[in-house]
Amino acid sequence: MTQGVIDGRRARGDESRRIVLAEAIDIASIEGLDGLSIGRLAEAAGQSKSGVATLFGSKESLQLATVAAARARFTSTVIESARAATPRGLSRVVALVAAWLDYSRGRVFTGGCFFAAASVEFDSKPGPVRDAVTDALDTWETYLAISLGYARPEVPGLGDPAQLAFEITALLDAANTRSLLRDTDEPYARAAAAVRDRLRALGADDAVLTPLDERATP
Amino acid sequence: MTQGVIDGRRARGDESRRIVLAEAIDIASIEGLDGLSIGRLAEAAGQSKSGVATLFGSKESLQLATVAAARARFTSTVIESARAATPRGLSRVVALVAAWLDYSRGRVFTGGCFFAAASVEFDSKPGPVRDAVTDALDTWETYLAISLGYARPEVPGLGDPAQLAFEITALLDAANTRSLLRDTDEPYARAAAAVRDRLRALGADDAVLTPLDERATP
DNA sequence: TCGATATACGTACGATCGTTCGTATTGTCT
DNA sequence: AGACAATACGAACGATCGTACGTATATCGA
Repeated sequence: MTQGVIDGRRARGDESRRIVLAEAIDIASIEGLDGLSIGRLAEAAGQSKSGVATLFGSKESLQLATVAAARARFTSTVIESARAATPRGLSRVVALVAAWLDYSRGRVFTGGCFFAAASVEFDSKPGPVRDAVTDALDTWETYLAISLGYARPEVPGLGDPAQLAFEITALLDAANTRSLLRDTDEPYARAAAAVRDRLRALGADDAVLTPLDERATP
Repeated sequence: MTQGVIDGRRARGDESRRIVLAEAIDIASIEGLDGLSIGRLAEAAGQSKSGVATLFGSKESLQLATVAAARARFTSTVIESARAATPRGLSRVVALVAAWLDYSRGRVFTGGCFFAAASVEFDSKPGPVRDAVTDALDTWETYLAISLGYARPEVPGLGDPAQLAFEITALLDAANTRSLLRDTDEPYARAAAAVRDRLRALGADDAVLTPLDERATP
């Protein structure tokens, strides 16, 4: 998880980093990766400020480690759980969208989707942090597009999977932000309905879309 | 524009505020409304730090004035220009979407759409600033929904205008962020194509959709 | 066993933050 | 004309920022 930050670690340090990063991703999902300060993070993790600084070397390294930790949590929460529960094809696409909606609505990160926040914060700030965030988003969107490709036999009207993946992630991100802004679950229902209707219009079988039906009318 | 910040101002102070806010909205679109510091803003505007502080009273008041200034620029750039150029109906909806895409791609704010950045930055930070940002977004999304309602005769398949407005703004915001992240115009073409195809599927006339066609294949 | 390495801490550095105070200047209202 | 309010500035406040240094402790490899 923190591999590559400095190099081979002792077990004690890895455990400390794990504890600190668990706090860091929640703070950063609210305050942003720049708003995440070493002093405040140390206080939240019950360690000294200089101790946290030593563990990560620099603020940028801390930010990169935080992105990596958030990525691991996202991958296991959304991607791996959907992949484990469904075979390739439309059902997995539906499971991915449903898992993402649950991940955001369930506030797996206190401040909503970590990457929705980080990508907007760093989209105009070139550097290693932006690259790491972009890479994580690319991986997610590409995985969704590939999963859509596998679903092609069940979605006869499917054109470019990358185009549809763009549209779906756009709807998911919008649901996340609007839900946080207005403190309501309604945007999740709108996003679920939009994805469901879109897939249905492309010829998908209604029965496979039921997980989205449930989330479209909560 | 800065009305309500403190109260009745002299002409000289209003001019100073105007100059400072012109810098503030560009800085905030990159660094965020929290990353916008009074000292740096004063330097960019060629004034003293204490002078800027006096003009706005507090950082939060400065943030609120910055939101108001950005809102005015957005309204004149997107809403008023589309409203002036088109009558009620589908053509105005198309003009609004096209104007928004041009507004984002043309970097009317240096760091891309100001409100896309501010809404994500403050979606987990309750307070007057979040309320001001939410109010601006509500106004925009409501105006788009109402405009869609006027277009109903030309879009026979139209269901809930608010639902379609949610989907369209989701696509626009996604195009903005992804374009900034990857430094490419491709996301604008994806968003334009998505809106065009969506309206076409609902029965809109192809001829009215040509402004989106142009932006879908740049 | 012994040197090397990685934690952790306290402390301190210069820089910048938002804010306040005093003061001079300018403009407006009675 | 005179009282008042709004600019604009320099200076300074305490607080916090990221970082660096010294030091003690614990762990690992040679």
